[in-house]
Amino acid sequence: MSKMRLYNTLTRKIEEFKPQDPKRVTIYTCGPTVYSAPHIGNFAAYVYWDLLIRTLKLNGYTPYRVLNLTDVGHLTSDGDEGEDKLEKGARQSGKSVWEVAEYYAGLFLRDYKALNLTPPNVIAKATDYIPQDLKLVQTLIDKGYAYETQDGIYYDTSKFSHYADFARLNLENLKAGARVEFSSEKRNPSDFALWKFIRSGEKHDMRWDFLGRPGYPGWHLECSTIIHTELGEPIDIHTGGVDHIPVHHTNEIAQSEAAFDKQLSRYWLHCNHLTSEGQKLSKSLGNSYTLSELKEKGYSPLDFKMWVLQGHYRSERDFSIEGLEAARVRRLNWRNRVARCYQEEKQETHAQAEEYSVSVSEILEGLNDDLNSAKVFALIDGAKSTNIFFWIFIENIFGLGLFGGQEKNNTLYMKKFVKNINTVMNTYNKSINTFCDNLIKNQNIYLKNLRNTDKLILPLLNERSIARAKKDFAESDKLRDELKKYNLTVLDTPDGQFWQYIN
RNA sequence: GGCACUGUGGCGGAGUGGUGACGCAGCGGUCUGCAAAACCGCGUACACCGGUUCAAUUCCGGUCGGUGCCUCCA
Repeated sequence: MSKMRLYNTLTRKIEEFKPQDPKRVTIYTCGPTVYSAPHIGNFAAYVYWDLLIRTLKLNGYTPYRVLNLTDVGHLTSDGDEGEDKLEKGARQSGKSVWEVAEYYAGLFLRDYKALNLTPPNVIAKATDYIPQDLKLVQTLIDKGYAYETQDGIYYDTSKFSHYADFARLNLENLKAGARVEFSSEKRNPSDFALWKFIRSGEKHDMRWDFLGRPGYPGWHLECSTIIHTELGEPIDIHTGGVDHIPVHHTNEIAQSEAAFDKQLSRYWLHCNHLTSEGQKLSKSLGNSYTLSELKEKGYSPLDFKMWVLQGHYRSERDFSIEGLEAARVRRLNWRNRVARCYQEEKQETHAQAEEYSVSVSEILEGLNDDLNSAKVFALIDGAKSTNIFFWIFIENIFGLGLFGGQEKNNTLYMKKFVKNINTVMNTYNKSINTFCDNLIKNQNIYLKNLRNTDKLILPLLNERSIARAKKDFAESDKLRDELKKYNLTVLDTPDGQFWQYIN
């Protein structure tokens, strides 16, 4: 059996993945800051990490994964200046900061579900870990890694000798090349805030007392705290976007390793960013779509997922509607192959494939090669003989909604999610491990929609074959047109009629 | 300016020291009441210039272009 290989940012090499425990693999994913509607760039990352989780499962591991939601302390600048994003969002929308966080967390989870992404085992909100944050800050103060300034508690990066290692930073050049003046109270330009004090008169609704003053946590703190609380160091895999390497993850390592004297994570995976129509995805440029916006243009979230998985997580991808259209058609073709496969097996017009022209081990090998879904997609396209179990297997690995129906269920989730974030998160966490395990056992779930479609149009197809036997083609065509309302059409082949999706 | 990454056909996108992955789009054919599907066939792709090599798209050096981070973001 082939072994999983992953590119580890720590060593800048593709390494064989060897978890600490032979079964259980601990994973932490840096989640979104819930202050605005998440866009396709954010979700590309979660699609990639979902592929990681599913590949781990395929290799027989039991992933235990924590995803955080940043609902406090993420400033509009990583340089410890600017406003707290959440507070800014609240001010602009006229809602309370808690409402803003809840609303956007709901949007995030709704879209997360729409993409058929495996639920994390724990979704951790930053504000639920404040006591642990304070304990960590105190530990760093006690160990001499932190100092107080007028506006907060800062981490002294010069005290942590490996500070520059992870990102291979050249601190001198960083200093020389910096375009922004750094705070005069900081001892080193790379020092960062662990805790920010709220000045009297400053508006910051989220506040907790520390050292007798109101304040709030610095952005980097939550990840160290949550990992320590929920997983314990070292974790097996830490994931995030490439933008986090030089600042956020570097700081996380500095905090955790200084406080707990253990390596934070053994493997670090970073995905590259998307550009959109040749330019950086950004709200200000207006080229960043949300999944809802794509839906308005006629694209399912799963078409977007197809697009994402056609490429590799470490390469730069340029998103365009034209490219999305190609992915949509490819996914439609796969859905129709599944539908055809199902109908042929049911009608026994096609002997069930004894063996796939593509073996499961080839697919596993492709995924184990640093999550090369693009390579696996080519194998799937090239698989000439398939049966329905092959497709259940494929659906299990990628969650592309090839068996239909999934999106309908999602609207239910949507309503629930937006209602109340806390209830929602509880419901969500309960559904762990029910998502994509034991597929063969649960094949009815997969085949249900195909069966329903079949049942729905069977009378019409029967009528049509009578009409065709009488060479009444006007009637035959009329019946075919009637199927349009179900998004279906019918093919006439030497083996008889087969229905398929129009889009 | 500093650092890092990257450059494959109309559009995407894998991969490799030596026979043009794959998808979308396009063209031709078989089949066919129509349509579609299916199958068969069709493209002289690896930014440029050097070097190494019997052989480079693949390795090395340089040039040019693109992108990212350093400044909100996965």
